[in-house]
Amino acid sequence: MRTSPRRPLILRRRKLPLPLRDAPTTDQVVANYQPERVQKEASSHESISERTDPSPQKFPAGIKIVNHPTMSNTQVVIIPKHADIQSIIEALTAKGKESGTSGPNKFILISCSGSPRSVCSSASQHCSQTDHANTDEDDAEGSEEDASVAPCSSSTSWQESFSERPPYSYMAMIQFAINSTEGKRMTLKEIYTWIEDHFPYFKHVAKPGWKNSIRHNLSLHDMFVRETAANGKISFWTIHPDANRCLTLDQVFKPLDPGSPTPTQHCEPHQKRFIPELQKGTIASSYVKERRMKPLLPRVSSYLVPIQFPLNPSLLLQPSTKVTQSPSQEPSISSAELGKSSKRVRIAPKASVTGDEPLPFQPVAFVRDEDPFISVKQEEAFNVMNENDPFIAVKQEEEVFTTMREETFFTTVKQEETFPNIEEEDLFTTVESPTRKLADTLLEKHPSISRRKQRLILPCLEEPVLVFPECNNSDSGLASDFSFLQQTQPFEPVLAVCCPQEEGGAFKTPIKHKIGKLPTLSTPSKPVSTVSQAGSSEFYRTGPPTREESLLDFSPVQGPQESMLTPFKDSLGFLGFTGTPFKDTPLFDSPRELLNTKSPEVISGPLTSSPTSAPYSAKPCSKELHVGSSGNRSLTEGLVLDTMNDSLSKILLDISFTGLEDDDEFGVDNVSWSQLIPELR
DNA sequence: GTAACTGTTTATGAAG
DNA sequence: CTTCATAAACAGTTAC
Repeated sequence: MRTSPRRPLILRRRKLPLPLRDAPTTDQVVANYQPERVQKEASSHESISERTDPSPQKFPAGIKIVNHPTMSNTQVVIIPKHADIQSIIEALTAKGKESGTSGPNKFILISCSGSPRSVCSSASQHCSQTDHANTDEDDAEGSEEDASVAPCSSSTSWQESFSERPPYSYMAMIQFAINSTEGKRMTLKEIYTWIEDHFPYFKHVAKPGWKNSIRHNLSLHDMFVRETAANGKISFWTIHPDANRCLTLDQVFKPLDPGSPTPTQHCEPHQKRFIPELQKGTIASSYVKERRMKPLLPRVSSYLVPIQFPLNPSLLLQPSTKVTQSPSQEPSISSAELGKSSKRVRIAPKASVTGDEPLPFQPVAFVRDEDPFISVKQEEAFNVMNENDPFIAVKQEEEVFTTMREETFFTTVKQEETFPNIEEEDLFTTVESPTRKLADTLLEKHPSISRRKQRLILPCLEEPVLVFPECNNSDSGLASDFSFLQQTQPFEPVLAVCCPQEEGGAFKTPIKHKIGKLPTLSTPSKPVSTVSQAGSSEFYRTGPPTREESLLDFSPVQGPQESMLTPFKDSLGFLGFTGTPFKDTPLFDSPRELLNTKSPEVISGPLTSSPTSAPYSAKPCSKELHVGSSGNRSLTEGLVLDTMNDSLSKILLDISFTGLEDDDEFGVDNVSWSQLIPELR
């Protein structure tokens, strides 16, 4: 019987329990608080000390409460770093209960300290392979290793440990590996080597199956894209630029505060795998390492909540500024065109598996950036589009139609139900399609054709063209993050074969093709939908804009212009913190994507931004992260207190401070609530 | 021809 | 229910 591994710490979501109201520490800490009143009005920005609300709750000095810019009944509470969180939560809970459904009953708690940790600097720091210097004072403090020696100085602690399994998921480690290279690509073997070098556990302890897991993850996750070199012999694994947060090993290490009382908090014991014989004598050192390590990786679908604070109230009176992309971020497809009209998507009926009538299908061509490498996805697309190729024709007949009938259409229906926040699993894992059986049947009919796809590699230099003139795909950026990788948008296929036909070519190992994949499958049971591939990311969102698509809002704290905002609706479940917070909210999955949504000018602008006005564009690398965002944005952990459900959840927040250049008044630090609130763990 | 490697996919169990 | 790790089957490619 196999034993399931411990989940990586960094990938964990946890729902924090509400502290007990009669916790022993409460009174002691509360005694230090200044009596303050809870604000109740929907003022845009205020300090507790300025409030006149008669609410009896007491808050410590320095606490700030602002209304969430887009979420009704939600307030953002900036808490001094060393405040008693428990008391604050109690007070907020009381306040929320007092307010009921008509007032603020959900609170996003963020920590306040003097040293904001800019994502931009972090990203720029870590996206540069050659720049391993830790500008973060914490990192510098915690890294006694020479950064010039180790590619990731902080990783040395892991190098020292042969017995501990790194607290990172395979997916994270692969990202580390790939992002550690200049070209942001690696061969499989290089990935192996990198992981072995940086995590000796895998070199000395782990079973050989870990490599299988690496391969599995590479294939499984859409963010990993296999590119084939021009000669077609070398496959490089890359991270899709829109999905790449440029995570590096450096980036996820952050030493804890020296005064952190519970070092082990940051790496749960069960996350590690000690080899019994090695465990002796290493526990103490491992604790030290735990102290120094702070896994900061948000999951791909982490609960990234954009919050924007207008620090300069006068800015609120400035004309509305819409989120726009900087020219450099403009997609290859005209965003304006994309945003003009909505692309109507025909929702095809779910066809019977046993249906004999092949559904009309026309492959879709792609638009792609110039790339020295030929995307394997492209290759497949080209192949499918080679209708005149007799070999391909057979494949189309077998796989394409099969896919279209069973899986794509099913996906269509399902997607319609859950759009826009559909995750891959929503589309795929629940599909109980007998396509494999059907495919097997087909294979019996055509025994010469393997179920596994064999595609002709056609190194088409002439790129296909996207033919969705009316496709609006005005991407908010929100939807263009990971969802686009996992979502598929059905549409009425348009034939646009631009790749010249070529005869011959080598057979190639079939590849996954979720991004821009054509309705072909190597394993028929997994649905594939027709998505227009493009070098830009618009093709990820070819569906019509839905009401939910407009929910993303970059508007600042609600104020006089609140009416202009597009608040989240509780009715849509966006504030249903009882379950997975913001699970159903089309939030940014990637901090990078979120940060890139705005140009610096936009950030300086105070007012609302419509998602539809911010067509998303593919950015090649997160090195641009700091370009597209000024220094007044920060990622931080936060807590979501839902007084309606007595739930407390941990989230990742992206905070922008309107009108600030490099710093923020609040000084919201990227502090871990796990550190801040040990009692909540 | 065969082994090793690589890539894709499915299945399963643990943990949350 | 979701996410992740693990195992495994299967197939294509490549080196010997």
